[in-house]
Amino acid sequence: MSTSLGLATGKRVRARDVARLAGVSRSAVSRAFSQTAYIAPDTKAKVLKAAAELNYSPDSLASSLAKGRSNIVVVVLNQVDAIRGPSFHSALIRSLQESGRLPVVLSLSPTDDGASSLKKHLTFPVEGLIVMSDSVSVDVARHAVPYVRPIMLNFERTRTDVDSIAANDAVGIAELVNYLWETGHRSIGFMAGRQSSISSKIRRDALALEIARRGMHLAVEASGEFAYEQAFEAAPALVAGKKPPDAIFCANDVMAFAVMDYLRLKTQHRVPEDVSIAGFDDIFMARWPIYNLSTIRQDVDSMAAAVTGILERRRDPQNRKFDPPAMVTELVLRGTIGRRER
Amino acid sequence: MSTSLGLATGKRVRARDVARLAGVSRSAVSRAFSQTAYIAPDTKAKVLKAAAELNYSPDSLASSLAKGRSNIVVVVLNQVDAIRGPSFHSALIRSLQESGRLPVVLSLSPTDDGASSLKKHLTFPVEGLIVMSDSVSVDVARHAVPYVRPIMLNFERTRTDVDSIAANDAVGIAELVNYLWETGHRSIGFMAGRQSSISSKIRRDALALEIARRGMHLAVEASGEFAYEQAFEAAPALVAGKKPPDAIFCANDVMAFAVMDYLRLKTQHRVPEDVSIAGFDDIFMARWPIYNLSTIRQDVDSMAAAVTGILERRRDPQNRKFDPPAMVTELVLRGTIGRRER
DNA sequence: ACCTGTTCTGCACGCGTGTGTAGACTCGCC
DNA sequence: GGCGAGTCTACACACGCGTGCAGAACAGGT
Repeated sequence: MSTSLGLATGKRVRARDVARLAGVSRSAVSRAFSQTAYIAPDTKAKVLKAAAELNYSPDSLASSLAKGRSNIVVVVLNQVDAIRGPSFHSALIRSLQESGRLPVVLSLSPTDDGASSLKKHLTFPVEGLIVMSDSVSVDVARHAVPYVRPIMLNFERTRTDVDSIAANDAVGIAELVNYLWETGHRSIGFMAGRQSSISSKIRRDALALEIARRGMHLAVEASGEFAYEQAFEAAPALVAGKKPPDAIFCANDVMAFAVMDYLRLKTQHRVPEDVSIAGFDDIFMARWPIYNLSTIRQDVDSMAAAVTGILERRRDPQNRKFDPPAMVTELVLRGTIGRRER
Repeated sequence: MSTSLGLATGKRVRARDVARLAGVSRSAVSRAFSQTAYIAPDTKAKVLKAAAELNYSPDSLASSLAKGRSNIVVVVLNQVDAIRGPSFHSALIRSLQESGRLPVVLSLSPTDDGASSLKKHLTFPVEGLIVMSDSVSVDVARHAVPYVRPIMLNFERTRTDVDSIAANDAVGIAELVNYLWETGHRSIGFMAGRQSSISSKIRRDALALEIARRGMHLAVEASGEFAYEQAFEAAPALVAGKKPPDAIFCANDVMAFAVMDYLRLKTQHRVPEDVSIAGFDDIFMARWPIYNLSTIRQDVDSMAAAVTGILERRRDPQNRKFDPPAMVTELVLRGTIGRRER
C-alpha cells in the first residue's frame, strides 16, 4: 500500500482498472456508479465488488467536468464571522458534505467587500454560493459567479434574485418582549450591531415594534458593532441616566457579555436584580456560569439543513419561486432576567 | 450580463471564445496563462486583452485534470476545533487561498476518527491534507489520500512520514515558569487537556521539566478535556487542599476561564492575589477585562504561513527531508499573575 | 535564389468520467 | 430452427484545458 512516499500526482485507481478486474467495459463502471443509467443488476454487483476491492470511487472533479455540473459549494465568510458563528460554520460544512457536496471556504479580510477577490478565486464551476459575511453586498454576490443564485445568510427577504436563510428574529424577539413584560420590565434598552448590518436593523425594528405595541418606546440605545470591545465602550451610554433601564436587549450574545462585564466591573448595578440582560444567538459561552445568559437561540442545525434544502431545490432550474423554510428561534431562559414587582 | 436567472451549469466563457476574439488558436490562449510555455510577448498581450474583455480565466478544475496536479488542499477539523481555533482556521484559509490554492474543509463529528469518512469524501486529487483535529491518527491521515503526505497540526515531530507544524510550546512554557519563579510562585498546579492529545502531553512534560529543574515537582493536576464544562468540574481538585497552589497553568485558555470562574463563584480565593492563573493560546476572549488572562500566544499567521511553506516545498517530490520552521510563542502578561513576597 | 537556423503557432492527443446510440446477445414464441 | 422483441453492453464522443511535436513563417547568410 504505502509505496514509499511519492508525488502528490501519483497514479490513483481509475475506472479502467476496475473494468479490467471486473471483466467489463469502462463505461459499465461509470454506469454502476450512476443513479439513472441503465445497467443489469448482476453486472452492477460485479463492478461494485471489484471497485470495493480496489478501493475505487469516481473522481468527482472529472465527473463534474463531464456532467457539466459540479458539486462544489463555496462558503464565503469574514474574519469576524469566524468568531460569531463557529458552531454554525461547522454545522453548515457538515451538512454540505453529508449531502454529497464539497465545501470550499473563502475568507475575506474585514475590509474586503469581495468584488474583486471573489472573481479572482472562483475560477471553476460551482453549484452554489453561500454568503455568511455581511460585508458582501447582494450585487457583488450575484455577479461573483455567473448563472448562480447566491444564498445570503441573515438577509432581508425582499430581494427576489437571491435566496436567503434567516432565523425568524421577529418571532423570537416578540416572545422575549412578552416575557419581559410579564415579569414586570417596563423600560427596555437596546445594544445595536453594525449600522450596515441587516440583522441588527431587523432586530431593532422588531424590538421597537413590540414595545410600541404596548404603548411605550425604546428607553435608550447604543451601538456596539457586534463586538465585545465596542460594546464595552458603548455600555455606559445605556445606563448613564439616574436610573438604568429595567432590561437591556443586545443584538448578539457577545455584546451582552460586554454589557454584563461593564456593569459588574464599573458600576454597582447588579444583574438581574437591577438590570436584566438578554442576548441573541445562544453561543456556547452563554451557558458558562459566569454569564448564564438568557438569550434567543438560533438553531444552527436546522439553518444548515435549510441551506442544503435550497441547494437541492435549485438543482432543477425550473423551480422558479420558492419559499424559504421558516426558521425556528427558541427563548432560552437562564439567569439574567429578573422579576420587577409593580 | 444578467440573462434572467439561469441554470448553474450555464455556459461560461471558455478558452475558445477568447481565442476567437483574439484571432489566435485555443492553445495560444492556454499558453498565455501558463508561466512556462513558449509564447511571443505580443501574442500573449493580445490574448490577455481579449481575456480581460470577456472576463475569462481558465477553469481551475479542468486545468487540474489536464495537468494531473490539483490545487485543492483539504483542511480536516473537528467540531470542537471550531471553537478552539477560529482565528487560526481563518488565518489558514486565507493563507491557502492567497497562495492560489483552493481550501476544502471537512468537519468531523466529535466521535469520528476519520477512517471511513475521509475516504468517502476525498474522491478527487488533492495537493495537500491538513489535519487540525487531534482525533485523527497519523495512520488514518496517511491512508486517507494515496501518495499525499499529510500535514499534522500540533503534533509530535518524531514521525518522518508526515509533516507537522507546532508552536514551540516548550520554549513558551519555560519562559512562563521562569516568570512565575521570579515573581515568587513556588507551587504550581496543572489543568490538562484530553488524555489522547499530544499537545496536552507536550505542555505537561514541558511544565514538569521546568519545575523539576528548580528542584520541585508539580503540586497538583487535573484533566479538563480542553473544554470549559469539564474544566469547571475538575477545578475543585486543584484547590482542594488546605492551601491552593501559588499558580495554576492550564493547557488552553478556555480551561483557564473555567478555573477563574470556579474560583470566583464557588470559593473565596482571589485571582491573582491568592492564586495566579495562566493559559495557552491567547484566544480573543483572553483580553476581555473580566478575564484579562496572562497566557502564551501562538502566532496564528506565522503558523498558517508555515503550512503553505511546507506545501510549496513538497510540490517538488525530490525534497525528501525538510525541517519544519520554528514557530514562535510569546508570553503575554496581563492581570492574572500576581507576586508572592518571600 | 536557395539553404539553414530560429521562433513561434496550431494540430492533435490526453487527463478521467458521463452518456447517446448502434449493435450484440438472450429469450420466447411460432 | 428462425425470427422479432427486448435487454444490455461497448464504442465513441464530449467536458475544458495543457502540452509535445511538426511544420509554417521569417530572417540571415552564401
